[in-house]
Amino acid sequence: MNEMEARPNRHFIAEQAKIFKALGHPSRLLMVQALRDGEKCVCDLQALIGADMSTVSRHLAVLREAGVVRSEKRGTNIYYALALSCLATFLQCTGTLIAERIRQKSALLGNDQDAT
Amino acid sequence: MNEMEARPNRHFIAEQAKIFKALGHPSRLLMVQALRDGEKCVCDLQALIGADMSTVSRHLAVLREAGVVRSEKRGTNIYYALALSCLATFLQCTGTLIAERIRQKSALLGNDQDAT
DNA sequence: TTCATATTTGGCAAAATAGCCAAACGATAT
DNA sequence: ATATCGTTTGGCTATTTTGCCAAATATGAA
Repeated sequence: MNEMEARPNRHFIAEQAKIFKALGHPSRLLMVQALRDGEKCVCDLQALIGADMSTVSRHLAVLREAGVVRSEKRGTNIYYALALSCLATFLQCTGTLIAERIRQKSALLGNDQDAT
Repeated sequence: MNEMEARPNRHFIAEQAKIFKALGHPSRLLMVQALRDGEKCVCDLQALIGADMSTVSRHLAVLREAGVVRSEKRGTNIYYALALSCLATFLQCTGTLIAERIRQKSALLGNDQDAT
């Protein structure tokens, strides 16, 4: 059994790519980053993103269908929460790496901060 | 210093999203998976993907510009290698998760394997 | 019931992406 | 010099994604 981790089949790879694709949009990634602090309702996330509510809802649908977040209706609102525990570690890692890259690039350009 | 990990700025988030976006395509993800075993030339990767050489080259450019892989010309060929060490762990984690999901879904449908 | 509030969905236009062919490029060999 | 090999780039079309508005839906309040 589970040959799929050694030599991933088409369905498996597609499913995994879907996760990455879902995270590969600034607005969606920002929402996911925010969800590390705990669940939020769509309205919270809209405030964070600043786009139309319908746009935010569509982004959330992408994340949900990829299995990155899960949603739960409670009271008047729908709350979204992270459903991919290992993501936090990876975000941390890429974050550090990118910070490093940005720092190097700034150094090359002669500025002392790029954190604008 | 490094406020960006707590409250990521636009540039930072865009850069991070670029990594995910790069990984968010089946062909690119497949190549990255293959690169876990060590560097490969474009021709190897083309054989893996089966698309036009130009297509493979463009996919590799996306990965390279996102900083997921790095390339090095050696002899006649150009070799691509992983440049994002922490990726392997995350792939492992999502892989396990997806395998789990696929298994559950298959169970629901009554089939005993979906690993086709 | 009607009204308001929170979220999703339909539909469309603009923008981005994917993939192929052909052409260009750079290095090595002849 | 020409030829060849491995790779990238130009240019094009087809497909997908994005984001807004408006409309639908669901749920709680009055």
